[in-house]
Amino acid sequence: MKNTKKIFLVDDHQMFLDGLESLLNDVKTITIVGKASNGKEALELIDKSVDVVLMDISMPEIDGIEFNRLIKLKYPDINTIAISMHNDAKILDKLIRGNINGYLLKNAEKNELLEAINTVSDGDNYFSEEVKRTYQDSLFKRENTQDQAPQLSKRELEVLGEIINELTTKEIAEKLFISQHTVESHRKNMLSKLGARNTAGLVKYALENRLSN
Amino acid sequence: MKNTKKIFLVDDHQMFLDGLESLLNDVKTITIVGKASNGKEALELIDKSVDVVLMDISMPEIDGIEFNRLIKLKYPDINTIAISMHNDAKILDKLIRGNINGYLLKNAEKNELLEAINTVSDGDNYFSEEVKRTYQDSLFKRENTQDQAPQLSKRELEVLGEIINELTTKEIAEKLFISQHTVESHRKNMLSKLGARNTAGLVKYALENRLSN
DNA sequence: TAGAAAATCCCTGAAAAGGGTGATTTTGTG
DNA sequence: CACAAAATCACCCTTTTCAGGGATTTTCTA
Repeated sequence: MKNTKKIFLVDDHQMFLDGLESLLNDVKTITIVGKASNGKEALELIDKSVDVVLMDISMPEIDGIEFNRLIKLKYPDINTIAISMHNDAKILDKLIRGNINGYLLKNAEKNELLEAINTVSDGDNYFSEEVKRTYQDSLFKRENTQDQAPQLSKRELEVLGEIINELTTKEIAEKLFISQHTVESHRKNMLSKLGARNTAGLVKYALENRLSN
Repeated sequence: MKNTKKIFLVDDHQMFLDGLESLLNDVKTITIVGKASNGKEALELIDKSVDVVLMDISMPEIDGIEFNRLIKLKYPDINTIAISMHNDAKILDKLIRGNINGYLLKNAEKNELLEAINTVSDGDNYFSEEVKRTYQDSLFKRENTQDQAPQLSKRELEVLGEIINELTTKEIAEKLFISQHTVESHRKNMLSKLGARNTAGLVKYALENRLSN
């Protein structure tokens, strides 16, 4: 562990960026060596001298998940901490696969932030108790219900897209030049694949997984 | 205008709260007189000595819109500035109806934040150029297409909530202890209010407007 | 307190969606 | 090529949704 830690901040909200900087500037053992408001810019500015990258998850263009992957590819020794608004197991899962070193919630206190920075720059990973709990819950769920990413076929996605557009089965059939029976088949297959009970479930799935457009 | 402005911060994200505090503490003409992580707490802590309240929009229990209304009711002379992630005309509209004095985006810079604080404590309102533009665009839209914010009643929202939960009309009727006819009425009224063609449209509206839970 | 808005209930009939089952043809990949 | 997955179509039958009326009671609010 070095005496003064070199931190790089990445967040698309300037105000949060400035706030974090001001907060961390009060800490003697920490130096802010740079800031960026998006992943692309950060990738250009970060070099191997950086100790810890603090990043937001939801960013335009390159999101936190992708950004973490890229930065780890370029500089495997840099420690990365994600700061997220939501305690979301899916996101965390993807980040862990990308070898993230820490995950903090935005409602964490200053002390926790500092502890996280210290921990990861010592070469350990830092995840708050709250985050660990949600993650383990999600692992437990996965083991018991072998749901695992339901895959919709290309055609099914097309049909789903038209359902989202509020078209009826008949209209979808006409639009895709297939019979109503076929559309109904696709619809029924999707219902069973997704474990949905009706159209509402299909639409929810589509919107939650950004398959809308 | 007083020499040192008394600022109160409200945000459910501790980290943002701490960051803002640190940021504003560097400014000589500003004193942070208090912080709260939700509207309820803030309402208890704020007194008439406060000059400016800086608040987040998305907060649990009492959201920023409601909080602003309440604080203005209690202390009409306190100046309020909302800090929001999104440049959303609908939210802004509601805030303006609640006599908010300023609206900033989270990607605003420190200087803009300070300017906003100065402006509102001088008794003027502050809205960034970006925000003003979106708001005017939305006014323009409203004049041409008389869509006007479709308002769903309390009961309609309840029914919609159950539709999102994939319940059928019959099940909703049983759950809410009303007749199927009534549920159908609510459903039909929502379809026409929202200009939706079917369930898919209702679900889309609900999810897009975060009425889900 | 009068009027509006919301919530409640009812009816009919048509269209759409959903459940079950089965079969053929296309397409893609090892 | 062989096998699997995807896409296609079909039939039956039930339930749900949607469209169109109309009506009464409750609640809110100017």
